[in-house]
Amino acid sequence: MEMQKTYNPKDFEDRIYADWESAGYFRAEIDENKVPFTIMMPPPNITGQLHMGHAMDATLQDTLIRFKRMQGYSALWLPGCDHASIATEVKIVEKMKEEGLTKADLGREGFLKRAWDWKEQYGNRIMTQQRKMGTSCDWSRQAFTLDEKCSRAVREVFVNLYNKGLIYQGDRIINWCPCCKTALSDAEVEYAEEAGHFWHFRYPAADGTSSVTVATTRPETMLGDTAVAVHPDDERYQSLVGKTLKLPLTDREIPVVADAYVDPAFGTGCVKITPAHDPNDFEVGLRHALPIIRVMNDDGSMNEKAGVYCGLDRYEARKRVVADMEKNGNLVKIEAHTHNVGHCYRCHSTVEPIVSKQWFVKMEPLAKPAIQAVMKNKTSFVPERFSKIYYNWMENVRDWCISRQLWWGHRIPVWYCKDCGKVICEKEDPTACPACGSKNIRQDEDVLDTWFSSALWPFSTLGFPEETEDYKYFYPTDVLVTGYDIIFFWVSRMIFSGIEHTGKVPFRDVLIHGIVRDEQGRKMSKSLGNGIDPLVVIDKYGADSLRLSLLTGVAPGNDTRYSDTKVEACRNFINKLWNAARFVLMNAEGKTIPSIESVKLAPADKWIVSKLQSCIREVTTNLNKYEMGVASDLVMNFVWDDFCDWYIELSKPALYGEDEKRKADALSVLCFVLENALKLLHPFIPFVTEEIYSNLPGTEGSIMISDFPRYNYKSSYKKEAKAFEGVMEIIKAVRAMKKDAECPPSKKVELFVVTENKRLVQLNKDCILKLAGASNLTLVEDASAVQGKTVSAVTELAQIYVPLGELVDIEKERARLTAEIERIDGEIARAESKLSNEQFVSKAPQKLVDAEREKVKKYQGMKEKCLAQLENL
RNA sequence: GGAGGCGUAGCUCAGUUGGUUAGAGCGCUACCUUGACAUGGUAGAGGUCGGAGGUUCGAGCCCUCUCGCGUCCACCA
Repeated sequence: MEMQKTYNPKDFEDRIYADWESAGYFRAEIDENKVPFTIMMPPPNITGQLHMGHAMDATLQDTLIRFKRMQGYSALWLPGCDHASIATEVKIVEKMKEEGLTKADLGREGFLKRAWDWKEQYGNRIMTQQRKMGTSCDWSRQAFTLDEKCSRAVREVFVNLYNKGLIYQGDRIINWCPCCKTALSDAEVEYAEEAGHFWHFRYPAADGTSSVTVATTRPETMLGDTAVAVHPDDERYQSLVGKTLKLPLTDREIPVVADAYVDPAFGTGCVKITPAHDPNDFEVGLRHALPIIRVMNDDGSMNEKAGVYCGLDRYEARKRVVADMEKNGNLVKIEAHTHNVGHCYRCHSTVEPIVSKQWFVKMEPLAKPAIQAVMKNKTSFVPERFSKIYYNWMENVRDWCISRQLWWGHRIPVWYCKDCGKVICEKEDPTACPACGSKNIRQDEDVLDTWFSSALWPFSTLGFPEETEDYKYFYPTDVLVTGYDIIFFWVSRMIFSGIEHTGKVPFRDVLIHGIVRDEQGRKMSKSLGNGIDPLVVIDKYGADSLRLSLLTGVAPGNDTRYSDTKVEACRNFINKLWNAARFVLMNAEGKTIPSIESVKLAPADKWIVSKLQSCIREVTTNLNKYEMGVASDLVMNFVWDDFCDWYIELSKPALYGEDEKRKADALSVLCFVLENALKLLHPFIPFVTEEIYSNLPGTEGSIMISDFPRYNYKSSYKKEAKAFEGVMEIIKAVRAMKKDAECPPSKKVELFVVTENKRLVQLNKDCILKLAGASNLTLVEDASAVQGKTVSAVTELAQIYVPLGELVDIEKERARLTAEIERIDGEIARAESKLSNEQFVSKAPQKLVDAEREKVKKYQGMKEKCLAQLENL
């Protein structure tokens, strides 16, 4: 087939993906002769659409999995979706609202039917979008957190934790979203600084003899106050402790208690205590056996305990309370006050801390081994610094509120017997109460936090608790790739869940990446409208360019900025690769290409093979270290600089020459190097490498299941490569001289060369002529053999004289040589000062000392030659 | 309040256990349509690595202090 002059990804990306998929290359097979390598894809929400975060996540994982697959591992990348309990429910409710419907209208069953319909409609959208990225995941094992398999695992885990006493139900302060009308975990609350007020209220003593002043940011909660606290050592209030206060706006009297929680230096040193609506107050309340009076409904309105404020929205009640306090003279003052306010991470409403009966996971026993696992490197964070963030969270984690007052999710597997009150938690649905035999049992109405099932993802997807073949072979997984923003939500919980339920850490490494920001460094967000749609970028530049742009120059864990310019640069690179391939194929067409083993390698051949070998070695090392940015950089530089700019040009004298054997040999090397370069690049840019590979002579099958290149020491040709670089120096020197003398590049010049390695220069004469733009090269013994005015240069290998007649400017020549000598003197001085330092000579590694000595020798030789040339002028 | 990150060329960023002359892309200058590629080639310019000390034969990298800018966690009512 004919390759177009310009790389056009639209011609083949979709076609190639479909070919891969239908060929079954994504499927991981259980093969005892292979070593498994497993990555679990972080399941995107079913409501989600592909964004740059996914694109980066997918690119990193796909690069790794393709690399490992080519290396011969049985590579499983398991994809799936998360039911995203609250996020999905919020969206469905919004949609229903447009139709004038509420959850109550539909009822639980009706609502769930809608939710499943929604899942059918949108659940695959993001999976389709992922395919555009080239993701080579095993779609045959695709999972969904609410499917039978995952639900089974959830049930198993819940019951086991319950039986161990690690899941309990209790009245605790939780974060309540009045909009979603559900409890949230601590992790699901986002704090943001807001300008608010500090209202100072006077609470008179019941006997009328005195009063205290308290301050609050939420005046409406005073209706639920059951005490005022002062510090036990606060001398100002010693006499008040034990006294009773009259709570304004109510008919209640509340005590003054002493509690060390109070900071005497802050505010008035008196704190109103509202156990039902504040986490700290709740604790104080427990210590002093205070009543808990909840004054707010689930929707954020005030309840009957709020007296005349009953039925008012929380903010309306706030205004009225303040107004009434002012009216009765108990409003002391109002201060401006900025403070952190918690918001629901899904609907962004202000959350209310509220006492509520919820289900919790007891964290302490689970957190301890999870911390140990990371400390003992059973699981390692990459970069390592993220383990500190993990420790910090794990060490301070509070019990995990797992019940949600939602319908879309795993229903809590607990039944209550209405007759005897027994709480039933079993792996199979009960039909009757095991205690009293009553059939009058009902299931808990709530569902589980969506992250409860996500926490089981690495093993629930493989069949746990069944000892399936997949589970035995692929678990534990090798690396988890995700952004730092969900370490708490997800990574931590997978680690302790894996340890608790499977006895093993769920993954060996956690590769943490940063986020993709916009061109100005801002976070991409819906509200800013600065998000870039990966699909639009793919449409414009192709998936390969986008992928490459998300990896190159990005250090693990660091944020990166998206920019069209960067994608364009990557596209240009691929275009370069494309045209290099076109060049090779054009020349190879219709020819028999000898195998690389049968070729007698020319110096330039050995040089490029040597470069290829070190590239293979370094790319492999860096990929194994998850240094994708470094690895892609290495291979790009190899292809562009070494292969295209040098080797292809070096091959031209042979290709266009008369010697058929040389021609065939050069073609063999070109094909060999190109094929290896394509393989090295394939994990990064799978589509275009596949497209080119399929056109390459001597290849069959897909590049994605070919062998990744292995470093071959015998082909490293280090010495030969080094020697050849001397030839390259000559070429560069001539180019620079011509440019300097304003000699037109198209004008062929004559070269006279003095060298001690005549053989090397002679052997590469054709290359020098071609690349330096010269017509003739004559080896001479010294400058006296050269007629007429010349420009000249000195390299380590040679002195070069170029007779340029009229173009030669003696003064310019003199200046250039003088500058060169100055530079060389600098180098010699630097090296000699090091060598004259006894400490350096005795303490530095011998290799470095020797290198310095070599350097002095080399530059002294060059300096002499420069001086001689200067003399000749 | 605690933790962590960043500061390197005009811009965006790499720089892996300390070791030659600190790199890349974009941009910039000059020249070039040379039989793969102008989404290109050749030759260049451009950095006292935020600042100050210290350790070391040797510091962009390690230690201390300091300045500036993001981030996460906790939170005083």
